[in-house]
Amino acid sequence: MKIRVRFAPSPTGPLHIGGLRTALFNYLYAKKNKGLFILRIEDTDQNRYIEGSEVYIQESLEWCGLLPDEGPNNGGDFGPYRQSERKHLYEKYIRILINNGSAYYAYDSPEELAIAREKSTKKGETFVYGSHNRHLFKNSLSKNILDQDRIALGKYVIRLKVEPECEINVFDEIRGNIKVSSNSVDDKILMKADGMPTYHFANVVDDKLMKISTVIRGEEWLPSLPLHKLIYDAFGWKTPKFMHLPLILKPNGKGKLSKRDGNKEGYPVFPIKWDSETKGFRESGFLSEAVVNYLALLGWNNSDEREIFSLSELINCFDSTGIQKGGARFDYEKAKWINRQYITKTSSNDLLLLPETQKVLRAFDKEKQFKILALVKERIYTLEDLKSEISFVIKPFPFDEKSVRKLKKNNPERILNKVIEILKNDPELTGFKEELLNWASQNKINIGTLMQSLRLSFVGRLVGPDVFAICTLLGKDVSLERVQRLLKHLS
RNA sequence: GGCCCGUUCGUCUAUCGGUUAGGACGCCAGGUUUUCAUCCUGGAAAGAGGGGUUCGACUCCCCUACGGGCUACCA
Repeated sequence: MKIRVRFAPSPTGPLHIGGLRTALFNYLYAKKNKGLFILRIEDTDQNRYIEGSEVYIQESLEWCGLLPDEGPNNGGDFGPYRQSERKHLYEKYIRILINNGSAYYAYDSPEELAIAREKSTKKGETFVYGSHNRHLFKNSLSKNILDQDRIALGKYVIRLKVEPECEINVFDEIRGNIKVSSNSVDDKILMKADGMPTYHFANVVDDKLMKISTVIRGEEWLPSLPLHKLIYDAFGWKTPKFMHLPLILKPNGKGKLSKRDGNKEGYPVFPIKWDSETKGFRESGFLSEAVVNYLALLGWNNSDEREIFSLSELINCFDSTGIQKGGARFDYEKAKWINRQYITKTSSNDLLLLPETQKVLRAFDKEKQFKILALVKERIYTLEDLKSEISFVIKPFPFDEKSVRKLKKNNPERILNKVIEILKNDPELTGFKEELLNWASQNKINIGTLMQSLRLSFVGRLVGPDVFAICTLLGKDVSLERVQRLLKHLS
């Protein structure tokens, strides 16, 4: 059987990295098995629909190189790929369940249900709308209340009729067999009063119609797997395979990683920018390959001690048996470390093509951009670090006074004057390093003092890239100016 | 509360009954680079607890604890 998997997000806002990872695992599983990766937009909740979400999802997937083989943008033989455009199909299929007695009409208002639910919670019970109490509610199975008028008005929902006292056996590829009693499963709503299907119903129908072979989704769906099994059974359909991915948890504290965590703690939780409040990994200076790499390793491994995998390497060695069972805490430090590996191995030319790099370097001409980047690219974790790392090129830091005081004891004036002399006579800076070091050794000048004097002049502090490389980069005039500036500051 | 899932260094993980429990991030120390970073070497750091099964359990089973998810006419 052809492997077909789907990523099925809801357009209710920006996709966060948990969702992106679900997409990634779907993609890897599909490509590993020479199958197809399908994008389906689950927009059945009109109230939660947020404009722009679908475009955001597409862009995020594109950025990461996870291109769908079928989807709303590129079509396919099983469309439409937006659930809102598949209404007629759900209407057709719900008929089948009504007719074979697996589903029934219910007329309870949301308010009535809320009251019933509240009553149960007060008693310390979980409210279940099911075989034991459905006769107490307004539905087509409680013979005493049958309201044809409401059907005519369209004010009804359709519920699944769950038989009591059944053992439901489901199988998760990661966790194995799971047994649940049907008594703990509700008569879930399949069709809402607005004529739209609920997730559970649309999901089953679409996965069947789209010939999905394997459902790979987040662990939050595991509790509804028995319900889904019941729906497949009601149709007499064979279920696809299921894999429930462990969740991504907060770095510290309780619960799963949430959209809010990022803003609060200062790390991104979205692939790309959504609005001014929520920037993405991309805008934070991450390379998409690094994000993909990190996400793949969060909850999956291949008994391999490598840490760096390209997307094609991941496809190659992906094996679903390596998916972890427990949730994984998000670790921003590790994500940054992986990003650094990618920045280091990506050529300066390629890095310069990125808007995030250009944002920092656009003030310089092409040649200088290349030189600056080459000088600092192995010193940064994200492209965002570039800004602070190269700021001294434009303007040196204010002198670090502690370092200045320390240096002052070692008579730096003589060195600085010599540097000025050499710089003035060597406009091309061809022999600057050699001449200066020769002079130093002949005159028994401490090289530490020499280097510190230069660094302090050029950068303003005692940290930074190689001093002679900086000097070449700055050029004779600027270098001279900065040395004179320190000399003046010392006097 | 109920139902389901899970639990190896601080974090991500290897181990699929017999290992000095391995690697990576982070942390600490030393070395290279006369700075910092990189890089190299070394170090501290883990089987939640209790019962079984077994010649032998991190590994299999049970209980407890803890963690997570679900419990909507949301997905």
